[in-house]
Amino acid sequence: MDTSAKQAKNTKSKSQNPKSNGAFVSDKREAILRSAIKVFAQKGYFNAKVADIAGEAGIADGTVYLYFKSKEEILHSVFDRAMEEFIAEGKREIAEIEAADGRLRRIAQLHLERLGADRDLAIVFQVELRGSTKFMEEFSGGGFAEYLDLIKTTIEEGQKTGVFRKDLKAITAAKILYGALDEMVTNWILSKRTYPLAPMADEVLKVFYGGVLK
Amino acid sequence: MDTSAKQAKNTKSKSQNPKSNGAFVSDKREAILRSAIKVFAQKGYFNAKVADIAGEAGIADGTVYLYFKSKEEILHSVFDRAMEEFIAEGKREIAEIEAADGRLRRIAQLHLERLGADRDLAIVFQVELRGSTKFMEEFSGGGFAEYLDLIKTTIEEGQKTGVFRKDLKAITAAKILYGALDEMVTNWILSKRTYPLAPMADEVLKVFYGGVLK
Amino acid sequence: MDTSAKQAKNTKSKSQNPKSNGAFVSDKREAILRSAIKVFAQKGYFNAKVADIAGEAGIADGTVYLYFKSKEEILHSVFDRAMEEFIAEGKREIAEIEAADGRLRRIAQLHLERLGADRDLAIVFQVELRGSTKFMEEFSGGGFAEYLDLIKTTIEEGQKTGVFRKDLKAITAAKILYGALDEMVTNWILSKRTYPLAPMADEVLKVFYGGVLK
Amino acid sequence: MDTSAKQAKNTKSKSQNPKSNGAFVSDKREAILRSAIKVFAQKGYFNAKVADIAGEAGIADGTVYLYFKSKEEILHSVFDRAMEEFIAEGKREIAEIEAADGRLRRIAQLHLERLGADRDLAIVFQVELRGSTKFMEEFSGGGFAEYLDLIKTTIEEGQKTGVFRKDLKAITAAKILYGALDEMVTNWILSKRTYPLAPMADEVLKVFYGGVLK
DNA sequence: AATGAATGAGCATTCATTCAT
DNA sequence: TATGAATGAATGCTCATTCAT
Repeated sequence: MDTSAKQAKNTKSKSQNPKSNGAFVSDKREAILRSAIKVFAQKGYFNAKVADIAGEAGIADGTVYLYFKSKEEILHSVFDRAMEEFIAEGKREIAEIEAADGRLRRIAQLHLERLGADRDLAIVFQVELRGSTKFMEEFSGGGFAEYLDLIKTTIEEGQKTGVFRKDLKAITAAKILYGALDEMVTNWILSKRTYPLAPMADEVLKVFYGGVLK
Repeated sequence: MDTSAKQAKNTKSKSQNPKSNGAFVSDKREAILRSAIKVFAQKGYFNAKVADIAGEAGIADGTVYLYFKSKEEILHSVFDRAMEEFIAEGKREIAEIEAADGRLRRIAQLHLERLGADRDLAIVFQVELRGSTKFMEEFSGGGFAEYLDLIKTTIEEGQKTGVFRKDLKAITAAKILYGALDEMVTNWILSKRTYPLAPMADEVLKVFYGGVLK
Repeated sequence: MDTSAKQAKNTKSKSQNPKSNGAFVSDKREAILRSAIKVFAQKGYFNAKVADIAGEAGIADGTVYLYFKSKEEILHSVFDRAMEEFIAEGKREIAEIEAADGRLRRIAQLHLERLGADRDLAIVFQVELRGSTKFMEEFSGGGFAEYLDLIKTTIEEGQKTGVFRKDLKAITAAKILYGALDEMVTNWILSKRTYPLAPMADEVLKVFYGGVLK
Repeated sequence: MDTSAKQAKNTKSKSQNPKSNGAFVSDKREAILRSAIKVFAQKGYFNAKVADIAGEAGIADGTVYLYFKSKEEILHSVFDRAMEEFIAEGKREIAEIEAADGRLRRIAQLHLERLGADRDLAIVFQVELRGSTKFMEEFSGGGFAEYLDLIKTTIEEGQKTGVFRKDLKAITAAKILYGALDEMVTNWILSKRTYPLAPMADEVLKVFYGGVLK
């Protein structure tokens, strides 16, 4: 929804209705972002050359800089856009669910469905975004904190309505759930065997909800 | 405990050190590793210069290459050494504990105690080691798999002895526990406030053992 | 006197300008040249971007190339146009003066009046035009040589009519006068204090005519 | 006389007496400076590549940065070193001369002798150092001002002792002389014919001292 | 073993110029 | 004529690694 000024100009002079033929908002910007995800996933952020991204997107090197200020900004944009959709979809979906445990289940499922559907994006999220402490810190204070908060709030609601135990710190429980899901993704990425990621959500919840003790 | 520059000078007149031949590796190799952890933690692997590491260790740039083949090998060594100790200590400690749930608790505690005691090492583990898919893959096949297996085996034992539910896949439960602990460490690293990490182990186990449902 | 941006807008509805066909060159060409002088003066030729010039002139980047073949050609045109006027005005003015010493005085005055009236142009002349040996050489063979010749010829006339000493090489004397005037301009440009440049002509001539010896 | 820290270290580890075999202070630094003068003279500062300088000096590109922080610093160093020697030699020489007019003559001769002996250096001085307003300003405030002051002071002395007219502003006269000499150098550089530059000093002084009027 | 000067491959970014509209 | 998005060649500088001493 947020489009840069440059991009806005672009679409203006191209087509009065930019969305007339499908869901596009700026061919090039979009293409660069997609290429970047692919290249970052393959080579890692530091080993990826801007020329690789441009090449993958089928444009000239310099064109990248008409849409992004720097290589780093591309990485940020990849994250920002994905995180934004991620959270928006999460909120939208859980709004339709009544019970807190059902909501949490949906969040977990969405988490794995989403990343399971785009392996490259998942790699960038799991691996590359952690490649620098600096980025992690910004990450931590940005969309990530919001996401963790969504989980925490849902747990608190469950504690109020009595579905969840009240002797647990909601924030810690939220981190545990997030960490567990995150680990599922990481393992899935690194696994040689390809298996569907989404079903792991129920496995995780079985433990998270019921515990491992008999 | 901090030896860096002074230690380097000492080794110049090396034969004074009674442990210089055999059992003891090399003061300098150790110093380089320690410096690397510090520098990698501060700047990140890719932004860290070999000269930074050498400088921190109080030796000449070229000397680094007498002990390590490349910058990458330093990172590997950091991991290998830490992981080795990590696992060895884990096995040693749990050998003395009878019940599986107690064992698992000890593992979790050790995990957080260890990383909580060396913030720089924790940063390198949580952040830098994930900076490249390639490394993660090697990681996954190496010490990490062994560590995860230690957890898995312990859970399986618990399932045999009846402490843990049998309707859970041990490997999945192991990943969940690992992921939860891992997330505690990551949050601790990124947190502005400094709080003790080790106590979080019990928080995690409270959920992992009992679940969040009422 | 400053037209730049506004003028450019005017030309959009071009046919309103009665002089648009024929005798008058082009508003836009003029605007570009003026903008170039300003930008070259501010940033220097090499650091000036064609986009800067276009922006200053209120036109699109590409439009510049409808009037000039290259960035270098703009610099040449700046020089050519100014030098042409410079010499033409010089010749016109001295034609009305009888005595050689009076003529030379007028040339010197015009030199400083002209550059003193347009600081940006002066900067381009003093500083930028010398930024490349290649340009200097072309410069030397072009308008500059003609200008120097104007001075030399005037001196020779003075030697014939007996106002000037005959034991001096006219060309050398011409260079000396030119160099002295040139230095006045350079100093004026670099000076923090702003003082009128033109009056320096008489100062220079006092020395040039009478010498410094008592 | 002023050598950088790096250079100092260099010579220390190489030879206890760096001047033992001739007048060298740091082979490499010196070689780079010499190459830079040559390359700047040929191509101009902006068109000169650091690789050109390195190639000309017979060293690797990166080595340049062991002795200079940047390409710009090389240009500054070229100027600083030359100007320093220039002024020092000027002061030394005139100290031995009694009369102000004799002193001034020696300064003028030295000016042209020096630049006439090193055409490349002369080109850099006349052409490249003026390539940027910014540099000119620094130049103006640095060695150049000192040089101009040397001339001015000498003229003032001449006015006190009665050799020079007192109705002239010394600073203006100084600029005139400098400008005249400067122009001789510029013309000499641009001239196709190669003639000795130094003798022009007397030509200039003939006019500067006696004036052109009969 | 230790040094640190020297190497040179590698790369993000800029910007003059082009060209489809 | 005018536009400005797209191009892609060009380059200063960094830094892991080597090697003569």
